Amino acid sequence: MKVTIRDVASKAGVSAATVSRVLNKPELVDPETKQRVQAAIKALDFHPNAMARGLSVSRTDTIGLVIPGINDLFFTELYRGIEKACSENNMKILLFDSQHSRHRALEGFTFLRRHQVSGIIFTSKLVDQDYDALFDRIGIPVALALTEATGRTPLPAFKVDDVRAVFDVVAYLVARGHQRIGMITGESEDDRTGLLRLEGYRRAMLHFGIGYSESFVTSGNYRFDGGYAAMQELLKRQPINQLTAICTASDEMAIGAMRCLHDHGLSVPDDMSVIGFDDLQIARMVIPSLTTVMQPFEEIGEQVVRALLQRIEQPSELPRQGTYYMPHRIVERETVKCLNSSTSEEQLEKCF
Amino acid sequence: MKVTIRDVASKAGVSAATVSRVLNKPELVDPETKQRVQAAIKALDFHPNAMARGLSVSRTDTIGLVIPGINDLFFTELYRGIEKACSENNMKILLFDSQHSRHRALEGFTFLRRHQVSGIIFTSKLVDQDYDALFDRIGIPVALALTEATGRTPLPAFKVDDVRAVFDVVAYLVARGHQRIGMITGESEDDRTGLLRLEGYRRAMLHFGIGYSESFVTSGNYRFDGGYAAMQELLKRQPINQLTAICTASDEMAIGAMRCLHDHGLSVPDDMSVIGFDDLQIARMVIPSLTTVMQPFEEIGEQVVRALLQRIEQPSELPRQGTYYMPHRIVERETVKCLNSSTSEEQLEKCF
DNA sequence: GTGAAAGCGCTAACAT
DNA sequence: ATGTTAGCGCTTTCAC
Repeated sequence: MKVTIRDVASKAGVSAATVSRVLNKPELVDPETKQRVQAAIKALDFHPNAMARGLSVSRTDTIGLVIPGINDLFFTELYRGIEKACSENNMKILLFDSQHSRHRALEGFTFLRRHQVSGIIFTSKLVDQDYDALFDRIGIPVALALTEATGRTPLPAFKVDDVRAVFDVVAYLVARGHQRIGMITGESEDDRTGLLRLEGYRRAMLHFGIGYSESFVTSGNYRFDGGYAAMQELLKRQPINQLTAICTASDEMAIGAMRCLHDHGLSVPDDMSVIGFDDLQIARMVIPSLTTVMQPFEEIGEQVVRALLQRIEQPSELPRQGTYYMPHRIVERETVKCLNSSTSEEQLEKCF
Repeated sequence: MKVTIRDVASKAGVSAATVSRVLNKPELVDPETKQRVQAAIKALDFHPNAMARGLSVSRTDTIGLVIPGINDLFFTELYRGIEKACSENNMKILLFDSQHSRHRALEGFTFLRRHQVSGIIFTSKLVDQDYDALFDRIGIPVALALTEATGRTPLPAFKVDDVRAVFDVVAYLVARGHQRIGMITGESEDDRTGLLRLEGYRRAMLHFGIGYSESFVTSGNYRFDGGYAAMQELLKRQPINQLTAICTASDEMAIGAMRCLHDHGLSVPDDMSVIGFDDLQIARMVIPSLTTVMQPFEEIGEQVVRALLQRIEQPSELPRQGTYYMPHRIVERETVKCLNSSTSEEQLEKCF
């Protein structure tokens, strides 16, 4: 039924070894026989069995990718970078969706391990000491995107500096005359990201002498509905009357918050400024378009692949370890109102 | 280095076959030895090599998925259904992103074939006679999602009835008093979908005695920018002054069109009604939220997997062939204005 | 430049 | 219930 390398070999009147050579090292086979073999391959419509090859060479040229959920909009942005770097190094990608479950993520490791991936990229969930035992034994290089390792096992990680990013956001708002600034942060089981972003907010509020109050803070699950509900909650509280701006831990939540404000008859940015986090495609689609913090997803994807490849090729050295902070940037669009009558550069400057 | 089934076997004092049995047919091995083997597996942190297994059983329990682009928002919706049906039947998914290139799509087939997938799901590009030769030889079941086969080779396909869907959209608008209705349709190399949706529009315009004019129609690439540009073009044309509604071939284009209208100081839906196609997550996120045609992506994903599994399990029979139309539905939100002073049910009815 | 043979890690008869 | 043996399809020394 299935046509194998042997079928090709006999059709071309050569040995299987020769067919294998024209497939993998064509330069060291006589041009004439090469022709014959290639003709046979085409005639028989032969397609080499990747598993057999993988078994034989015990290498797959595949990297495994564990993601929290394929529905997360940021994931596709990240994927682009990963895909790019992989195809440049002709690596294949094996995807595993953990569906936001720690348990499933572990299953993912098992799955990828069985499939002999050369390396694993882990995305977006906190990698803490629970994973140490795993990584100690796994024997496969692991790198992290959009998260970092807090366990004993150090791992190369690529992400933005969340604390700094939100600090910058608050500074940006302060520079535009905002003082009463609220925060919608993230939340989930192991969500270091949300904590870091909150910390950036806290530090900035303190730094600028505004003061930090929990009553200005709510959290959501990073999604639209979470943002909506968080905004709802904020609107219920007393101090909200005084808020002029909200910073959020994700674009989706920012957009959910905008919808909530809209439903309450409040206008963005006239009644309330809103600022997102991620700079996804949707940030520029909504009206008003969303001012937000850009994460360089594509570059993060590329870097994490490179780090992984480096480890795969030189397992002995540990050239890249620990967290690398990739540059973020505030993308100015339409959801932040400047409250200063005089938008003097001077004023903007003094915040930093 | 790598720990194999043999290592486990010797550690547990049994043969490799027994280890294999506890892995695959645990019921027919003595409980006591099973214990020993499992202990050895755990102690050695053994992970069976999926490739070796696949080679041996010549089956992978994997289906290949060829998609046009992972960035396309509709894809993640479809994926959910595919993933669900696959995990229910414990099938794995091997993803291949063709990046909207016909050439890459062909590479995808090669790739998936090498990896011995049991079946292939092809998404969203027209499958025409160019593929016939391929499918005749490939020997792997293929099923289609969101597209259909127009070549000689009949293939099970699951999609909405695009003609009917847009016809319904126009009927919906007509029932609400619209007559001067424009259309932004899709376009790309092999875009049957766009053509079908246009045809639905054309038929409806004729059916309702409004008349079809090319000057009311533009096209875009289904994306935000395409929708924006198409709307821009429509606004440039004379008749646009008389348009009261625009139907589009995708939510993203609808949202792009909305942005364009906004930039021209036009209000949706007061100055212009807009209706999308897809019902992606973003449809409910924008303000005003988008009235649109829902495609049952998740169900389509599930059905296509089921069809594929059926073919895989019973290759001889051809129980499911040809195109299955899945039900669409207009989701009413905020972008369509009713122009009738009296919204009589009677009036709505007579359109159908 | 090409072929023969061994083996990658696992499973599946067939024995026992 | 368990072990023995023979592959699955390919690559890779090692001869020639």
